[in-house]
Amino acid sequence: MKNKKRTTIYDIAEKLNIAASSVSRALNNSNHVNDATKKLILKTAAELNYKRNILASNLRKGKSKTIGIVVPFINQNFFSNVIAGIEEASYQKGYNLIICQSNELQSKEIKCINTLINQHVDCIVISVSVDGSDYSHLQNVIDNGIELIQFDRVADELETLKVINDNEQASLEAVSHMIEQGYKRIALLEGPQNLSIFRQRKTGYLNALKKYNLPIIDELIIENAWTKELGANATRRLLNLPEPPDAIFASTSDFSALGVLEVASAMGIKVPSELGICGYSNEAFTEITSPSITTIDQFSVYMGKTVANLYFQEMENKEEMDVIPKIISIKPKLIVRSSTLKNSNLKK
Amino acid sequence: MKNKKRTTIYDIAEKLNIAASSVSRALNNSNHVNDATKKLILKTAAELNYKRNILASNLRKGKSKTIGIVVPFINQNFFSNVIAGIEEASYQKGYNLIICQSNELQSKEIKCINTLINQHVDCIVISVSVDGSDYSHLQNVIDNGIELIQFDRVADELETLKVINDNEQASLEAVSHMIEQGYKRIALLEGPQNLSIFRQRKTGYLNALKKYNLPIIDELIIENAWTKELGANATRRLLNLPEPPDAIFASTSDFSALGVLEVASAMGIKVPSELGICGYSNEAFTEITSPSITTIDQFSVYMGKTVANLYFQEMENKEEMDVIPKIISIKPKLIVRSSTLKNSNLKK
DNA sequence: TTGTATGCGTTATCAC
DNA sequence: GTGATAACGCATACAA
Repeated sequence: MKNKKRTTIYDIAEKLNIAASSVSRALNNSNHVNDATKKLILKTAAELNYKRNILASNLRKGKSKTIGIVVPFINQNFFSNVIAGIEEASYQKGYNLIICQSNELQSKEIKCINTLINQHVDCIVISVSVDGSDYSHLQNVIDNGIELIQFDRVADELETLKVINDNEQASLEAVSHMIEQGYKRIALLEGPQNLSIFRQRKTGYLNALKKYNLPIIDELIIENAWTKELGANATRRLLNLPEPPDAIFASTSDFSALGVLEVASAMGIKVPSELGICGYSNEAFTEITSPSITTIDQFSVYMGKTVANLYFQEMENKEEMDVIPKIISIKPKLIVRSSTLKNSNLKK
Repeated sequence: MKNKKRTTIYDIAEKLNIAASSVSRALNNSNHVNDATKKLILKTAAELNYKRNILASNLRKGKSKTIGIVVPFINQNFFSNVIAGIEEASYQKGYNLIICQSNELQSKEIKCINTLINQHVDCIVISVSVDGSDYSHLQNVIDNGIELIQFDRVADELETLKVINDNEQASLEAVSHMIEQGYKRIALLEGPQNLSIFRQRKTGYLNALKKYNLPIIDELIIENAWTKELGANATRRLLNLPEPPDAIFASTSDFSALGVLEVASAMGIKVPSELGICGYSNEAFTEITSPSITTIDQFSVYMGKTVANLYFQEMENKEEMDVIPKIISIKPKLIVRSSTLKNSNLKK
C-alpha cells in the first residue's frame, strides 16, 4: 500500500490549475498571495498528504538546516544532556542534528568531522577528544565555511565561538568545601594538561590550597587520571603512600571519582570519614552510589541550549563580516553529597 | 578566510576542460571512464577541496541516505547502545542518523515521526513509547513509502520488520534463578500490558512459578511499576504487606529495580539476604550499586547492528514487491550479580 | 570512453 | 497577486 510517488507542489498546482510558484509561496506563508487561494492551497496540500521535500528546499536555499555534533561519548550524561539541550533549541527552528561519537580518539574525531563536512552541515558543535593537540581538522571546518562552536573541552588556540564553564571557580569552591569539612591532605586527580579545562581545574585546586594556607604536596597530584580505571590506579597508589591523602578531588570526571570510591571500598577505607571524594559533572550515577558522590553540576542541558542559541543569534547578526570570536562562560554549581560530609549531620 | 562558494563538479570540469558528467562518473568510481582522466579528476578534486553536495546527490537519486531513530530517551544505556550499534553499521554504508526522543509521550512521538517524514528519511527505526495504543502515525510512515523497523518495544499489530528479544525466555530464566536461590515469594513489577514485551515478561514469570510449583499470588503482582518512582512506590506497598515478598522481579527496567533497592535500603531491609532484586536491561549503573543488581543483558549494541543490517539487506532484496514482515529475535542473557545471591559464596 | 541534455523538487527573480 | 522560468549540484539516459 505504498505511494511510490510523493505529492509535489506541481501536483497541487495541477489540481488547482495554478502555477507551482504560487503553491510554493502559499506553503511558505508569503504575503504576496491571495488569502483565499492560500487557504485553498493549504487545504488541498493537506488532503494530498503533501510533505515538503527538505532536500530540494535546502539545496535551493544553499543550506542544510542541519547541525553536526561531535562528542566523545553519546552515552555519558553530561554529553547526552548537552545534546538534549541543543535538540530542544534546534527543534523549534526546524534544524536537525547529526550526532557523531569520537570515542575520545582524534582519529575517529577527524573521520566524524569529514563526514559532517561532506554532509554540508551548517554548523559543527564539538567537545574535543582528549588525545591529540593538532586541530587542523577543526581549522578545515572553518575553511569550508561551516560555523564551528566548541563547548566544554575547547581548543583555546582556535578562535571560534565557545561555551564553557568557569572551571577554575568551580574547583576552588569544591576544594574549599572539602577543606572546610576538615580534610587536610587533599589529592588531585588531574586530566591531560593539553586541555585548558583541566588546567583551569588544577588552578582552582591550587588556589584553594593557597587560600587556606595549605601546602602543595606534589606526590598528591596525579597526572592523567581521567577515566575510571586510571582513577582507580591512582587511588591505589595514593592510599599506599606513607602519608596517604584524606580526600581526593577527581577533577576530571565522575567516572574517575567512581574509580576512587570502588578502590576505597575494596580496601575497606570508609568514605567520607576516612576519605573524602569529589567528582565533576554530576553524572546521574553519583546520586546512587554508596555513599553518594559530591560533584559539580555543569548545567549541561542549559549549556546545550546556549550553544544552539549562540549559533542562531550569530546567524541573524552576520552580514558579510567574519565571525567575532565570542566566549560564553557558565558558572557551575557544587552539589554536596555524602562522600565529602565528614563534619556534618547532613549525611544521608 | 571563508570560501563563500564550495567547489562543484563544474569547477573541476571547467579547470580540466572536460564535461561535468565525466567528473561525476569519476567521482562515483564508474568504470565507464578512462583510468588516466579518472586519476586526474580525483587529484584536482582533492586539490580544490571538493566535497560532494550530498543534498543534491540525494535529491537526484530520490533518497536521503538517512535513517531516523525514535527512542523514548537517548540517555538510557539500552537505547544509546542500540543507537551506537545502528551508527556503526550505518556509517560504513554512508548513511546518516537523525535521532529523536519521544520522552515516553505519544504526543512527542508523533511530532518526531512527522519531522522525520518531512526530512524524507529512507527508514524510521522506533521503539515505541509506553503511553497510547493508537499507531496510525506509524501506519502513516508506511503510507509515505518509508521503511519502518520496530525494535524492543514493538506494536504487534503493525506488520513491519521487527527486532526483538525473547523476553519470555529471559524472564523465565531470571525467575527460575531466583527460585533456585531459595526465594519463595517473588513479586513482579510489571509494565503497561498494552505492550507485548511486558506481557511476554509476565508470561515468563508465571511460567517459572508454574515450573517450580509455586503459587501465583495476585497481591504480589503490581501493575504499571515501570519507572524508578513507581517501582519505589510499589516496593513500599509490597514490603508493608502482612506477608511481604522475599524477592522482587522488576521486569520493566533497571530503573524500577533501582527504586526497589533504594526503598529496601531506606527501610533497613537487607539485600539479598532478606530481599532479592532482579532488574532488566543491564544499565551501566546496575554494576555499581550496593549491592550490584542482577539483571538481563539484551545485547543492545548487537541489536542496533541487527536493525541496521536488516534494513540494508531488505533494500537489496526488494524489487517492486512489498516488504515481507520479518521478525528477528535475539536471546538475552541473565547477568547474575549480588542482589540475588542469597545462597552462594559468589557474593561480591 | 566522453559529451549533451534533462530532471530531482524547491525557491527566487523576473515579468505581467 | 500570479505565472513562467532559471537555478541549486548532481546523476543518468542517450547520443556521439
